Amino acid sequence: MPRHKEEEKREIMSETRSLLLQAATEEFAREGYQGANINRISRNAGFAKGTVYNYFDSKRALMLDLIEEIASGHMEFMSQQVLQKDDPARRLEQFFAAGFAWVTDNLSRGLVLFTTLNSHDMEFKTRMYEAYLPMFNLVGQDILAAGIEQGIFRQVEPVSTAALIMNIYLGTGSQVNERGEQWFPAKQVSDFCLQALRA
Amino acid sequence: MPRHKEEEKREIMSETRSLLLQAATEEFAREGYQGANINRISRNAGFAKGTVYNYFDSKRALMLDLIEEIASGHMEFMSQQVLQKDDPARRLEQFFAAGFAWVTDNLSRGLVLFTTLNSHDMEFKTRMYEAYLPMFNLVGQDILAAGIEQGIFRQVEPVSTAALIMNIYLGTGSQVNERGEQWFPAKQVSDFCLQALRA
Amino acid sequence: MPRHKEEEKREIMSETRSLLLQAATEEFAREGYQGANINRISRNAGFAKGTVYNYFDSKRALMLDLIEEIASGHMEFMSQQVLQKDDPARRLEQFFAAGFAWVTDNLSRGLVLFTTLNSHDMEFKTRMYEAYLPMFNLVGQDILAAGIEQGIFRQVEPVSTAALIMNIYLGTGSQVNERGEQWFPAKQVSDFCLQALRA
Amino acid sequence: MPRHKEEEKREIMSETRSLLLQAATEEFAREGYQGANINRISRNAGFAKGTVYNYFDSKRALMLDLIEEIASGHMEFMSQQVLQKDDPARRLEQFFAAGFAWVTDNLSRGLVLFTTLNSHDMEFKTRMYEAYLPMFNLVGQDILAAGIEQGIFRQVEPVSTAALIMNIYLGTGSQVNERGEQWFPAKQVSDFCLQALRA
DNA sequence: TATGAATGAGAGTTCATTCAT
DNA sequence: AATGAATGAACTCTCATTCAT
Repeated sequence: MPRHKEEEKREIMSETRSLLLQAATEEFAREGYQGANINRISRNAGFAKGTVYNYFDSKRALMLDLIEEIASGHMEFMSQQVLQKDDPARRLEQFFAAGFAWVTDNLSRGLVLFTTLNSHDMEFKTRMYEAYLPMFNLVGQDILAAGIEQGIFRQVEPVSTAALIMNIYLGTGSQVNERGEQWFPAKQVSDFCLQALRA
Repeated sequence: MPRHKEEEKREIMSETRSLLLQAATEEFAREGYQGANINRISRNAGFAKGTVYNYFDSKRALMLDLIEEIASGHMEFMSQQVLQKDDPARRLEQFFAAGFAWVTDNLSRGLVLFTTLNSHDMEFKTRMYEAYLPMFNLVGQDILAAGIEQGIFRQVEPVSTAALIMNIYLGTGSQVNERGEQWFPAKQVSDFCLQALRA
Repeated sequence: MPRHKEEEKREIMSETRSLLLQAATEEFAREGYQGANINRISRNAGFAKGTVYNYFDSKRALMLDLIEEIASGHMEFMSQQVLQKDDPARRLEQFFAAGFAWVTDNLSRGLVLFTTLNSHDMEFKTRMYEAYLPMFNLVGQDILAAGIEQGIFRQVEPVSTAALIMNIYLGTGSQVNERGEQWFPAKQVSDFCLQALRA
Repeated sequence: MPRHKEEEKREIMSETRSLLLQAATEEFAREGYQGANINRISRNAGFAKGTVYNYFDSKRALMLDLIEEIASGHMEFMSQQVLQKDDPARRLEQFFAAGFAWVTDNLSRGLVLFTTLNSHDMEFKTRMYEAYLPMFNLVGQDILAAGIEQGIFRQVEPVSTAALIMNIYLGTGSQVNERGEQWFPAKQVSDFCLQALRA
């Protein structure tokens, strides 16, 4: 039962830890992992230099925890938004709309996500991909397979097509300026995909 | 005749520079810009520590030169491949086929390209985008506009659609393992786009 | 009461800084600014390599702080010594006597002073000259003008003569061996100047 | 007989060597010994990087040769100028007039002289002092002793007073801006000394 | 004699991490 | 739990010097 362990984690998730993760998000987003300065994170969170090390074993451990936190928040939001709709086509539109909105509303988290997926650090990439596995199911099952079954989408291979759509989301959603404005409208991208999938 | 000797020297000069750029490509691909070690580049190219600085003013200048070299080589190859075909649909297929093949054959160059486009360094990003501007024309004019005119593609807006297709190429093409094997078959991606564009 | 603890900390901070400045004085005196080795300063002060950078932004900033520290100490000592006397002639004697004694007692500081005034670094020179401006007033007003008014000295132009006397002090005072022994006796120099000034 | 050796030197003193010394003078004047760049000297002299090493064993040897060249030229000029006059007082005036003029006309040489005398490098200082020994005789014998004997000057100790006057020359003569304009007029300084020496 | 590519020791500086308080 | 002084490995960059041509 992982339940027990998770509760322990929640308890440890003190406000200090939360402030540190917040500051870390902004630092990693602005400077990248290698360029990030641990002492600056601590000070920007309102604490002294050494405080990060009371909560995280190392810079690397802090990054790994941050990856989990970002991915789980993103995942939860996306499932909740997508499953509000019943029609698979609407779900796909909602997938892009919610996905783009999340980036705009979570700009620093988004930057950490996108650059981690393009980083050279296999441990970070792997951790991020693992955390996003449920989203493959969301797209593959709850959108694509459902749409194919209902005859709305043509007979595409759900798994690899889900990967392609995820990839298109991550690629287009990352094109965002420092004020959170997207370069691609969500509608343009979802329409493109809907055209490609229409029966 | 000093002409002979001078040319020989120029060639040796060029060869050293070329070896350094080659080593730099691999280093930047493996470690990223920040993680790259200038002395290691020099040694991996077969020279002593300081030799890079006989050819490049700084780590940053080396990276900027490398960006130009990668982009121009990639651009040239892509134009040449795409324009071999006459039919716009075949050109789009060729665009992805050649693009994916280039990544496989230029693995380190590809990694530098993809991570630069996702980096936090505006100077690098800008330089890379500028170098890739001709590719927007290639996709927008020689593929999309041509296809629309011939009634093969539906009436999409060529500029933003070109950007979207470029984005899809860069997103999918970057999914490649360390042996150069693509996660997405080029055909799957070009078919997806052709479906989305069909009249 | 955190007051107590904070003051202790401040003191420790000050002591480290003071030790670093002390070591820097000796290093700059022995090697000159360019030849000085920042890591050696740190180690000679009893700390590890990087510790200087906890207290000074750069080698240059350290030098600038040192210039201020040396000049202000020297200035304070000279004013206090010279103004102990009332007679302008005695003040001039005291000026050289105290000035030479300060060099002997502050050998490294003196070397930094003299070589900075002869360096090629305009920022250092300017900073040093600015810090020594009050000494021009001391010589020009409290010694020369006072002596002319009292009829002890002939009618020389006080400003340029003050500059000349300052210059003679800096030139002769810098002739000192590594044990602090002056090549010129202070008395010889002050007598020379008194002869030149006598009415 | 050193005559033989000197002739050899003259022969070796090719135009290339002379051009290198000229460029070295300007480089050492502008940057100081430590800041000087050997390759820049070579290029500014119109040669390639390594050429200095065909004429001088090392940077240090180049500096030592330059010291000799500067001092001998300066010495020769000063003797010739001073001994044009017969009256000791006129000789002292001429000493400062010619000395200041030499600095103005040999700005870079002057800067090298002054900074070498204030450097931390005992080998350089010693070499410079040795080269200037004849000037002590010039001042001590041909000016001071002559003047004392003729009753023009009071009975000062010639050796240490010569040192003092030399020191005053070096101190005041070094106060010169980058266009060669002196901060002290030669007449002011020689008048000050003449007042101090008058019987 | 002149060249200039190559060398590699050494310097200033950064910063993740430790630990005594 | 929080602090921040201290550490020292690691990195970029400089440049005196060598040497094959």
